[in-house]
Amino acid sequence: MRRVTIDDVAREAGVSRQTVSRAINHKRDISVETRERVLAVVQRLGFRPNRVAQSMITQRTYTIGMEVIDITNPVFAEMVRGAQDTAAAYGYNILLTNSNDDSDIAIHSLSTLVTHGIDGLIAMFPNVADDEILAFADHYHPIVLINRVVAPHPHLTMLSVDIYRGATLAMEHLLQRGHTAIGMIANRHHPHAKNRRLTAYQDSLQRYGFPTPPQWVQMAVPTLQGGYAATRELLQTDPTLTAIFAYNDLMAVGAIRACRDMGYSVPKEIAIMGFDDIPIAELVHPALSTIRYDKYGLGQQAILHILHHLNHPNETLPIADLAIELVERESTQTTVKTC
Amino acid sequence: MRRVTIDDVAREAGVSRQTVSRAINHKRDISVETRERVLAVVQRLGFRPNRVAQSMITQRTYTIGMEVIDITNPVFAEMVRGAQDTAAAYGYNILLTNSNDDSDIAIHSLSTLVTHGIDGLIAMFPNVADDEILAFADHYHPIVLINRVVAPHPHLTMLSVDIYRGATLAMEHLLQRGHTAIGMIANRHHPHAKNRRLTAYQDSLQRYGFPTPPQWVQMAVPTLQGGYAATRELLQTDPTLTAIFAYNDLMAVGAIRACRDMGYSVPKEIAIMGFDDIPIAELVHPALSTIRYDKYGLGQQAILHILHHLNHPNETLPIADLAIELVERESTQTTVKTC
DNA sequence: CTGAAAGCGCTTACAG
DNA sequence: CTGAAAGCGCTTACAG
Repeated sequence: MRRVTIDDVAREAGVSRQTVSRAINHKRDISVETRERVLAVVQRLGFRPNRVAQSMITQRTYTIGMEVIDITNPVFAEMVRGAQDTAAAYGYNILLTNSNDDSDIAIHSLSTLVTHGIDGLIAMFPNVADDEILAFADHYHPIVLINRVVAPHPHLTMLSVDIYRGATLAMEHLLQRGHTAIGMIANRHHPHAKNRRLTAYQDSLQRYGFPTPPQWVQMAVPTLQGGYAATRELLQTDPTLTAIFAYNDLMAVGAIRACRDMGYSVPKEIAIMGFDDIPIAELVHPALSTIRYDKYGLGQQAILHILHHLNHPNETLPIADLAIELVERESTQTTVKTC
Repeated sequence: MRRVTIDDVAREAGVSRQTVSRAINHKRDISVETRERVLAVVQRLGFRPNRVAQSMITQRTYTIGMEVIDITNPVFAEMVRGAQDTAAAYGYNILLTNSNDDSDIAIHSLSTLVTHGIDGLIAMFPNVADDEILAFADHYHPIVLINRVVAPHPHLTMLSVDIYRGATLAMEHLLQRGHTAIGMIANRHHPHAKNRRLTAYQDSLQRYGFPTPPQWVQMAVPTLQGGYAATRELLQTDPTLTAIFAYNDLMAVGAIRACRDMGYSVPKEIAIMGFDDIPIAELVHPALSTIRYDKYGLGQQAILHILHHLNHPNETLPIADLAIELVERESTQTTVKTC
């Protein structure tokens, strides 16, 4: 039951430990015969080098830490999937952490990830202060930040979709269809100042010269239930709203259901606009209009940036353009299709 | 930029390396004064012991590997969330892997997880042969299998919901409501013999004396799209079906949409039954009837079993009863509520 | 092409 | 209560 070590192989093959090392690591300076003989023994004994021991020397753990707000949100599940698939292709593993949008948890999990020995970190940190992120970057690298923007730092790559632009596209879509009384369901976990979707919402209404009474904005937790509850609140407070822009698709799907339960027909009486384009968006009824960007690709790119930094610490890999676009479906069509 | 090591602290505090070790690990055999002095230096230098080096000695990595079919499926996201939350509470991290229901990938990722040095493994292995699982268990432990049953093994804990019973509950529900022409959307990744839901489907129909023509079973990938496509197929082949039992909720939600798109009213003309009770199930329209069990709790328990085995290798922690129950919602109500 | 030595950063016995 | 020695399982120079 004891694990077989490199010394076991060496003894069995009648060579030294470092010759075995050469054979298994495909290094030069070893004769073909010796390599084959050693590898045969490796095979026979079922030897697999201990990564932990290797890490001690190489300072590489082949592990990348990934902090996510909540893996239960399909958006983050997609990103993690993209990251994990890509990492696996390069022999890397993902150490996963959920921060629940809590700054303290994020900071804490980050420190456990790092002492754990990870080769790089992918994080969202929506709620962590800029200072803390930058201070952390001072003594750790490489870090990839997803959809979070702070001041440039050599240890930091920011992979950010233009959220403000996306939210503006959403609002423009609604405004151009004649909506003026547009409610917003915002994420209560995000401070007002940092909330790019909320800012875009307000800016857009303002640009069109419409008022933005505070009761048109409802804060809620970014889940199906949160969206459901917020919508009821919104429509009870002001039944004249003709559209609702939700922080994310999860909330928007909850909103659709809330409208139905309150007797509103979507989109005939009220339009619903989401954000994220999660898989369920096109299959609910009415299918959800939303803002799309490549979640899987974001996770994928995050890994590629980490790996690139690991191999070329001084080069900077250019950041691929991260597209964001409007997806127009049924939930914002003023003309109802069928009953 | 160099990491501070235990020797730096020792030098700075004017003590030996092992005294520092005693201080940070809260060991006995150290005077209060020395401990405090050392800890002050630890604080000042920002020393954090290198886990990798610790692992070399203690043979503990404080990492648990978790193989999941697809993190993108809300069922597995829930389980992972339960596992991660619980692991974090005990200072453990989760190394995540997606097997995509592919036996080769599962086996491969498993071996990378293990060489990586994990303290335990949580896996689904739906498609991995019993022999392989048992052979693996011979030289690795502890392992927790989720919803996968093989022969008992001292290194193996099986945390299994009674899938067959759940599927039977689903079928009974449909049969008692008078349905006789019930289609099934099965998971194409699972071999027929292992498919507990499919077996329950066939057994149930048979028990009631109804035929089970092969064209009533449609194999598909276990996703929203898979369910959508399979439903179209099913209803095109036999438009007389009055109910469909789907492998999981994702497929069932796809089925609801497919029915709508084909002009069938759910549940008036056709009833849809899911499995899993994912969050979206109660918010789609019509709300999905399904089979519920505690996904989060399964992940949670998996971790607790691993930790218990680690601390008491010879004891066996009793397995908590894993309830499974029918959740009756709108999608199987023969009387339609509103239009 | 091959091996003896040193060391990665810690902890675990063992002296004193 | 404290420290010198050995070692976890590997890899990296360095000789030869």
